[in-house]
Amino acid sequence: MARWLGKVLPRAFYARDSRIVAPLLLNKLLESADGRVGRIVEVEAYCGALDEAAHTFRGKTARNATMFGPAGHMYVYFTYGMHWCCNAVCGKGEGWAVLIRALEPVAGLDAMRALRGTNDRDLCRGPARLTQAFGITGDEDGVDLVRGPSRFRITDDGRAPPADARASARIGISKAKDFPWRWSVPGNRFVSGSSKQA
DNA sequence: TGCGGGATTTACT
DNA sequence: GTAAATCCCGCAG
Repeated sequence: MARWLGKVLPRAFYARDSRIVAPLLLNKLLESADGRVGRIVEVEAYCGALDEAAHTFRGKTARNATMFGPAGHMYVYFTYGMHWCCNAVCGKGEGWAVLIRALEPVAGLDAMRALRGTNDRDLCRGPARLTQAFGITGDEDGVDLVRGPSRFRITDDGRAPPADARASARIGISKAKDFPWRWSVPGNRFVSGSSKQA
């Protein structure tokens, strides 16, 4: 049985609107059972039928079935021919989820460097980078983040979300790009995107 | 430091 | 057939 650095977030934490859950995930930890730990510094909410940019906007398919499943599971999808991205499923089966966009590396950096190279700032700065650093692939789609044998958990080590969390437009999408459903820790150098943005 | 374009495969139209 | 919730490298300034 793996030991986790922080307190594992309960199912009820996730079983809400992804726009509520997303900012609350800032400053939480993503942990793997083999000791890789990163602090969540950037997230985006995706909102099922409300949201043309969500994979679930047009209903259930084989690819997005996990996102319509129980909250607290991990939805992992493949994009651009080479990248995996990782979400926490939210709500009660509506097809809502929060995309984990960037982490500040906390522990297990050597294992991350082995997969990502030695530029520590870029280890987990971006949704496809962090999945590579943690070894997350389609094999992990649907695993439970709350209990069971899966290698991953999101935990709370007592640090509150930033009071001044920045809500801004989402990144890397062409539809519904004006909804301010991206949240980040202000000033954190591990947030993705241009180094100039606030 | 900042941009522009190629990589590469999956899922849906 | 084509666009995709991206990243990385090369080149210009």
